[in-house]
Amino acid sequence: MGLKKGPWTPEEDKILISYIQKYGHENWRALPKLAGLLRCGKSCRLRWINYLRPDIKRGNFTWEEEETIIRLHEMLGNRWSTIASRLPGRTDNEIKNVWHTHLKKKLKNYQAKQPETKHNPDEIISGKEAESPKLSTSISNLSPESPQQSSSDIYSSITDASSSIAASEENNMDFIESLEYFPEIDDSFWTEALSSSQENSSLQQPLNFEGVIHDQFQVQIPSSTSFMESDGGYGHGYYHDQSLDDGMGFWYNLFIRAGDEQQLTEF
DNA sequence: AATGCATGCAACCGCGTTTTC
DNA sequence: AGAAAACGCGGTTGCATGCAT
Repeated sequence: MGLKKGPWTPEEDKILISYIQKYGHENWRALPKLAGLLRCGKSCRLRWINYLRPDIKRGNFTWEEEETIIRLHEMLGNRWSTIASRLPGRTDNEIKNVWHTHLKKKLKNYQAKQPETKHNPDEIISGKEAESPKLSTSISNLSPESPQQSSSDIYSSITDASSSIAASEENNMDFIESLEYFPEIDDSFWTEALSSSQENSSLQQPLNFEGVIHDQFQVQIPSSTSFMESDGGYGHGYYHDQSLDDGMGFWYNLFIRAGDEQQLTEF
């Protein structure tokens, strides 16, 4: 009753920022009254989370971020907040918008052009390997720094690959829902950082890796988790090579490119 | 230059979940 | 244990801007 709606003014933003900086935001419902804003708590929360937070990342999505969204959407579907939690500085709302206005459209266009690449849903359900390449595998074969490919070419290739699994997404989701995704993992699964001169000198720079290695790690992902792909490729600030399943889970070698170390830490 | 349409994005709404009393 | 309040998520809307005609 009597509360303001619509776009926020700079004055309102100022009031909200200065109040949260002073007192925090323990109770969103009470906040607008205490801060002197004619807004509902929900509106204040949304404005802060999606726009005013100091750690919000502005600007266009990077190649890696778009790749991550596509990969995670392949696995998780429309779980925007879960996807956002793996993209530091990006909000669920922003990711949702990018998906609907940008990435989804690309998939649709490609589907219209190449209907023969669609999966047979029966094969998906029965767990058979599809004929067309899996999205993440196709992405993994692309290099962002490849001199032959412009970033837009690479982008098209990603989205082209994405479309090959789009038709089966619903069926995949049924399967995915039945698994325990992102289980609680003890942080001890990270190994010590391995320098190339240490005991694991057998870790050599993979053929497809471009740039200078900043660090190498070995990581074990429980078998029940389909978070990473089993073949090599670029991820969010890292390159991973082929994995081995020792029965307890898949072992990956992660190679962090110099300059990408901060990105991986955040991820 | 004017108009209509398409696009992108901020914000709203409804509903399910979690927390508090 | 149950009801009410608060929170958080995902779908949707509406407006501003850009682009095509």
